[in-house]
Amino acid sequence: MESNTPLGRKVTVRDIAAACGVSRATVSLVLRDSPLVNKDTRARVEEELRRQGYVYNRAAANLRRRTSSSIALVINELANPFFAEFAAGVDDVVGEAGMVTLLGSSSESPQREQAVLGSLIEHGPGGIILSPAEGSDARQVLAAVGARTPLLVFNRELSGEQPEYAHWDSLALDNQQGAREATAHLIAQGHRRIAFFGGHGDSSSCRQRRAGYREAMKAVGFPMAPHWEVECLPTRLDAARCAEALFEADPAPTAAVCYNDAVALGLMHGLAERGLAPGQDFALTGFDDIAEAALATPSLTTLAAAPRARGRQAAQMLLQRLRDPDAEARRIVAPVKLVIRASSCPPLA
Amino acid sequence: MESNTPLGRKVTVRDIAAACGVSRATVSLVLRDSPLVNKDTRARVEEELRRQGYVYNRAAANLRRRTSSSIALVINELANPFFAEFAAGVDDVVGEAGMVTLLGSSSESPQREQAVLGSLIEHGPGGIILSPAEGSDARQVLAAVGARTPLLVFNRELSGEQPEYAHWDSLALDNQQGAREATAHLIAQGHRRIAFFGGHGDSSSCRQRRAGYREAMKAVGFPMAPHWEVECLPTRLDAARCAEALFEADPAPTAAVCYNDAVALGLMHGLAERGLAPGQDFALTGFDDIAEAALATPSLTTLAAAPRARGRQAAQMLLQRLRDPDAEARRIVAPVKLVIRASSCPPLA
DNA sequence: CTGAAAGCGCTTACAG
DNA sequence: CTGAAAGCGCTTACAG
Repeated sequence: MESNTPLGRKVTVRDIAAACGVSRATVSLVLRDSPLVNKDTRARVEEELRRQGYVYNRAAANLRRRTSSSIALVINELANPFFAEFAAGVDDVVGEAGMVTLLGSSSESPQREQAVLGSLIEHGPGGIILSPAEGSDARQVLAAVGARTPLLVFNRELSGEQPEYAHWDSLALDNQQGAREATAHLIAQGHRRIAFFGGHGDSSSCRQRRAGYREAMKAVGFPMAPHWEVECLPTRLDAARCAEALFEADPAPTAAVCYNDAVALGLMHGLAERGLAPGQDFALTGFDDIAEAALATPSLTTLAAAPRARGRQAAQMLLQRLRDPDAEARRIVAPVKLVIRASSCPPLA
Repeated sequence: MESNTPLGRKVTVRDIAAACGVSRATVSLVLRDSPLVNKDTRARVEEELRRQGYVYNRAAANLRRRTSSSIALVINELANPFFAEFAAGVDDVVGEAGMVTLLGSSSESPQREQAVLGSLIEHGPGGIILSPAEGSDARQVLAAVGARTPLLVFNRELSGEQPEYAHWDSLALDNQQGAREATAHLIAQGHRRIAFFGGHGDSSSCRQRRAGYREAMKAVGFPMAPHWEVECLPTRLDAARCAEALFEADPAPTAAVCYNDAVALGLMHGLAERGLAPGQDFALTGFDDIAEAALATPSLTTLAAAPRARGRQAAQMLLQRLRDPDAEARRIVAPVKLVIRASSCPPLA
């Protein structure tokens, strides 16, 4: 690893070729593990590569070969553990494929998302995985990334999506099925007055989860009261603040399907402040199965979205697309799994 | 944005130059906002760039200019919210500087870290931010990245670090000061028998926090019992399991400084299982100020490391280094801030 | 203010 | 099996 080369200049194939008395082409063939090159020549070149501390310049190779060795990953909110896990899963698979992840974060702003996509696309990623900011628009995204680079949309739909974007793959969670199962579970535990708590009607995931909730309630013919659908920001703090809205009118619900775990944990907090013991006096379910769902008191029945596995899956889908650009678009809706932890929703007394 | 170009070929400066009847050099000058070019010519070229949907090829430009427009970020555990926040902070600043983040995750494995560094370095990042895997070795890292690319070490020390790595910048948290303040706070609340709970002696952050704890105890002359220093994995689950170790011998502590918030939350769980009400029967402090510290019951007094701010700071330090490669290395130890939430450590009755 | 030429570090046919 | 030549898409002196 020691280098005789002055720090000012990078070692290139030319240096190696000169030192070995071969052509640059030969060095290139060695680098690319070509079987064409003589065993002894290869050994000599490899020794010299090591000796001079040669570092392959993949950008130059990509330019010449017109290939890419990167995948762009644009996340709406990287600080959110769900998306952080997702990103980790993507990066696992991208790394295994010998490629590198170009990271971008939009902070839930479609404007930032535009800027980030514009910047990343100039680096020539082979494909893009986009977890859209809320309100992100399909036309804007197309304008930013062009039609040449395969794109996979994760988790949310883009607004205004038209048939001309049908070539984009997508991977989403089956929000509706999940919320349906959670609601059915609470019903099976004996609840009739069940609320849907948290989230925002603007978001497609919230709309889908609500639809699943309503579907399950309708399936058994239970009525729903308007004040049982409470909107709040998808944060603990706001959920805690909004808890009382559930009890403002009669009849009050005895259970709630929550938009996600953060909201459910916040609701627990809000219930406790009203003197209600979550789990005992009021049953609830979450969505996501974040780490603390299992460790909260009471532990939380929730829907596992397996974000790391989804990240791996998204990356695999995109790599598949790079191999076969003309295959029909795949729109996968991954099922979520109900994780029953009795303490947050025991049988109704 | 509509493109007349067949999908098979990318639009290049050559296409734009031909369409406008100017040379490629002129197009290049327009792209780089040079004041040299005539106003009308510029307008014509810009219109044509838009018309053909030109996308700048930054890799080609970087090759020619021998510059870089990326920063590599290698994280030991991206799924950990602390590091996810850190990564988000890094990416904010990198993006603001018009650069792009190359992401890598080592999953706490020095071997994976080596592989990831080796892969990222081939993409020619301008600099590297490394949050080392536990046990990562300075010589190995140097072998993987070479001496040419500036590196900033975050959060942990590399093992076997020698004077020859003194050119690496570093940003760490003042673990010792933080633990000292937490311990002093518990002492001020009236505790004398204070434990240090959780973490692993292999990790430098754990050793530093323990040192701060001991220092504070010694400063007031309080004795420490060996069974008050309990090791466990830095996870809730293991912390809950290890809680009883605190009570195996007499005298039992009345409070604990915990290695981090996850461990503190786990300890709360373990205390509750033993019939002790955390906060009332046993005081404790955390470290990190993760989101649920404020919302746990009882809410947790802890030390705020502000990971997002640290990410921004790390990126700024590295960008500064790129501007001034020969400046002396900076080794910054960022203070952490005690966030007092009385409910986890009220005055001792 | 604009153009012709050379070159960043690599790879790919094509000869030999 | 190896080498000479051309070229990926851009930028930079250097002329004019």
